[in-house]
Amino acid sequence: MTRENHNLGRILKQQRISIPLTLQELSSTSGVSSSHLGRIERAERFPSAHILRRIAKPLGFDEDELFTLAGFLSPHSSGVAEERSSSYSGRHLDPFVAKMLAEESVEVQRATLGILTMLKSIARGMAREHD
Amino acid sequence: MTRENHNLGRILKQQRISIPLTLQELSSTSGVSSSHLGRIERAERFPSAHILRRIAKPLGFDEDELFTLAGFLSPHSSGVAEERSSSYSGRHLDPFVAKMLAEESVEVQRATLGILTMLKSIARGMAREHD
DNA sequence: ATTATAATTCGCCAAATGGCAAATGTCAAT
DNA sequence: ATTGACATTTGCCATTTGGCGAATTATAAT
Repeated sequence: MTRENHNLGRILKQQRISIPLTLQELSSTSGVSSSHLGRIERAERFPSAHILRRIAKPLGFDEDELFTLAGFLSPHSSGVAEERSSSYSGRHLDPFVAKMLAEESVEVQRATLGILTMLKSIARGMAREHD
Repeated sequence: MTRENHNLGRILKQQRISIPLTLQELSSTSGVSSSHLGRIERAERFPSAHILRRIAKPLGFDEDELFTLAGFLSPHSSGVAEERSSSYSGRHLDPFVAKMLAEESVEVQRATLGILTMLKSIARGMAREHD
């Protein structure tokens, strides 16, 4: 979008200037073309998540911080604030299962999970037919 | 990018199926066209941050969780069932798989592993018949 | 002032995103 | 088999993104 959060550019430029960096320097440390960076700063372009990610550290931002500023992430609990491992607390992964599964490629791990999901869905269907 | 994290589609589809939702339903609750959703699932398109954000809640993901899966955010703090401390023979357990499996009872976890072992043994047998 | 040099902006283009509508696939009920 | 109701996939197109190189605009240094 050409303009939607027209502050982001300002913020980015502020940060860059205050470091201080030139567009070209930021370009070479981030791998994003300086022309594109310029356009982002003056809000002619809106950075994609990829771009945002690449410029975060060079500018001294946390990734999620920038994402929040960009409106990609809701102003959520970024960073430190929270640690309760959300939703489910009681459950844990059996260490033996974890160890065995970890020997497989991620592909196989995922496929395995997929099979489990399938079986569950089938089971749900069967349960439904019963009543 | 047409394909870069070619697992994301799988994950999204798994999650959608397991809810269960159709593409159209997800489309109407997320406001993303079903055709686009379909292409994302089969990795013909890669979702932008905006899209990802809109489908996160309908699919029961935390926003940052999905962003991490998509590779937009580096696997930061919020890691669920992981521990880089232990063993880990070069291989590691995919965080998403770990998370999903951890929701099951240990019995189911073990049974799942059992099924995988069976399948591997069957596959080995088939491979042998070939020579 | 006049160059030289670095920094920013502009013009143009290739590639990717995402929507809409039509085509195709799937499946149950007649 | 045929129909009808959904679900998914495909074709097509408008819009955006982002890079490259040229033009322009600072910034110095003589």
